[in-house]
Amino acid sequence: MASGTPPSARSPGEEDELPTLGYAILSALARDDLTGYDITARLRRPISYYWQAAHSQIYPMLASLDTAGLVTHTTVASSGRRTKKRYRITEAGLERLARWVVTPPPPRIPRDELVLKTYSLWLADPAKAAELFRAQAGEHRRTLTQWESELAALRERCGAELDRFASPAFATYATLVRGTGAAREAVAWCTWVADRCDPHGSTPP
Amino acid sequence: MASGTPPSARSPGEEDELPTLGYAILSALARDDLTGYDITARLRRPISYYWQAAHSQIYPMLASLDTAGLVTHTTVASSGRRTKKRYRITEAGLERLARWVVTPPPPRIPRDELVLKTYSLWLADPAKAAELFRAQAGEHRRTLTQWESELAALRERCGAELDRFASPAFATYATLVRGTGAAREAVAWCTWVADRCDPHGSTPP
DNA sequence: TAAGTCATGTAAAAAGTTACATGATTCT
DNA sequence: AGAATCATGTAACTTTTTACATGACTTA
Repeated sequence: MASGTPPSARSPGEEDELPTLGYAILSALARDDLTGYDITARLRRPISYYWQAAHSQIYPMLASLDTAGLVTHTTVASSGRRTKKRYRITEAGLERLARWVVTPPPPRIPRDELVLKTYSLWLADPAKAAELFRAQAGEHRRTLTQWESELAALRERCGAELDRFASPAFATYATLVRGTGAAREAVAWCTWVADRCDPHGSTPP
Repeated sequence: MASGTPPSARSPGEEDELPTLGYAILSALARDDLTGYDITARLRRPISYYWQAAHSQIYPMLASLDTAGLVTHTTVASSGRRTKKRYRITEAGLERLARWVVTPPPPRIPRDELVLKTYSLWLADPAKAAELFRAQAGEHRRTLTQWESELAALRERCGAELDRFASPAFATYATLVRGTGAAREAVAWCTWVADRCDPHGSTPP
């Protein structure tokens, strides 16, 4: 069915640069055929634990990936329910994704509102500040425990698979390790700051 | 001089919510009187090491902070050079900032393109992947050393001041500690991934 | 029967980045 | 003389978020 690439008005070697969101979607489709709804779900509990998007961003992007020939879709008319589109990544999409994966990302300063607040901590009431940082430590602790349990589940499900570089399981594993490391660090720092807010405020041993 | 609040068409207790950028600017002005240019410089080597902005964003925001009465400016006609505007935070601005500081930030998933790439690492050539992650480790290592030396400089300059919660020096110190912690974690993780890409590729002991 | 999930889109607003525009001064 | 720094703005574009819009099916 698939015919050769239609004559496109693009000079050889030049490619429309895809926004990161496009690659996020391809990343999901490289593992499974999915509907826009499915992808939305995966990008909500963020894919790789470090990227997120709303459905209003995903549907248009899927359409343009389709136009670019990086994905295709089949219309599935499941009995009753509204017809849905199941997307599948193409060879071109897979190649494009594989090339992007090993390209150094442009250096971007991560934005962290809590750290920005910390910069003006000297203006704050110490007790309220301590409260804030203990609460934030709690938040990070909760994500930490969640990701740790996901790590454990992954180890149980996949076992030796996790040692194979070419396995998606290893890739997921690596992102989870990143997530837990970052979360642990965040907890430690928040606690450290909180302790310095009111040295004799709470939880004396 | 200061007269009562001019009759504003705002119901009591309700305030126009300021974008985070507004607080970033106020954070800088809480420490010093600055021109737009100065603020731009501080937000380039990002303020608190976790927030950045371009001048095209800053000048309009300064104007609206001015309109909102959170900052004022004096026009300085320095001989020769173009007249510049030196901004100063107002009492209202300081209060607003202080209130914001202890307000829990909305939970936002940080975006990290490298982690997103990692999610599709299984598609990549192991050697290229190892190269990427070693390079990234290097980047993080460089920021780490830089921030560590800034930490050392700060300790020397401020000494005991760093123990005073109400001192701006402590606030800066805390953000730097966060930065170094995050950078160390990033280096460790990048190295860990790289080692798993080509187990026998480089730097065997 | 009401709430929740599946399912797909568009519209509008906000935030952020890149490019355009100008011009004096200072340093090499 | 040319490059870098000081200095301030606007315009255009991209990306992200929030809201609008609709509707069938499922479960409590």
